[in-house]
Amino acid sequence: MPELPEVEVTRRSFADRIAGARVTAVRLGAALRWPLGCDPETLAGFSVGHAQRRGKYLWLPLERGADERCGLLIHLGMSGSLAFSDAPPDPGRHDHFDLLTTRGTLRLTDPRRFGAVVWSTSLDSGMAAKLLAPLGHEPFDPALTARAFHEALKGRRAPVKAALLAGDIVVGAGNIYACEALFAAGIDPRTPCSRIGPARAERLLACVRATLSRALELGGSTLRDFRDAHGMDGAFQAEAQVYGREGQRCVRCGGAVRRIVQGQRSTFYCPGCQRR
DNA sequence: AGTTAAACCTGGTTGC
DNA sequence: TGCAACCAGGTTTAAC
Repeated sequence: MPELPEVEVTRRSFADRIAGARVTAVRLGAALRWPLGCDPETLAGFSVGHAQRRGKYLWLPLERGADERCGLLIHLGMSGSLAFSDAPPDPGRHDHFDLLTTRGTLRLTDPRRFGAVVWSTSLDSGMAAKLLAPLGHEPFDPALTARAFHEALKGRRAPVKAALLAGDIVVGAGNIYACEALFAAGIDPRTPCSRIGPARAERLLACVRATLSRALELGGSTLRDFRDAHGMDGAFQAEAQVYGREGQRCVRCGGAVRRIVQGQRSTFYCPGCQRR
């Protein structure tokens, strides 16, 4: 579920409220993708800082006293969502992590358990550093110029959609937004990266950005189970031009939207509007 | 090196 | 109705 917009919407929905809270306890449910990496009891007494986002990860800084710092790196996986509330109900079978604080409980619900909460001493060290190391630019980072984007694509033979999903050039676009951005850019998802010239690279980057910001405005996409930490649905899915629309009319040319499989993931595109 | 497949899980939908 | 097969927003790891 959660691509960059959903993760960012989630972050915004609780960051201000949890900042300054003190951790009172941690409850662990079933195992997630990785173990927490510390004794949960040791987190009590830390105060929570302002949640940050890097790619599809959230970073919750923790601090005790002047110089004792660490934090939790959170990933929502495929089906995860966070809720921050005063008195959450008893944990259900998919509630795998609770951070109890003086301002409320941050709860990770994740049926498929591809998500994770990982303790790390800082963003630049330990497990967090290891997980974040392969990530490419933030999509809205001005340092990611059209030229830099083109240079990164140039040397690759992989299909352009695979390169977007890989996230080692630019992070944030998952399966939905990669499909949508490629449609907006008029580029066939199977096109080898090396065949994309400077002009199309520039257009694609602009479309990735436009797609992600539009999704952010709409509060993300809710396909099955995404909610922000207030329990709000996203609305982007109603605007999807190709994702999930196999066999339906292309909104631009009226032709049929097609579904193919690339790297074990569904790709939706319009053969009429998207060219190699 | 670079691409592809398998793996981690559960649940919903589809089709026989 | 039951059950098998397939599908799902992500990412790492192992295998060609």
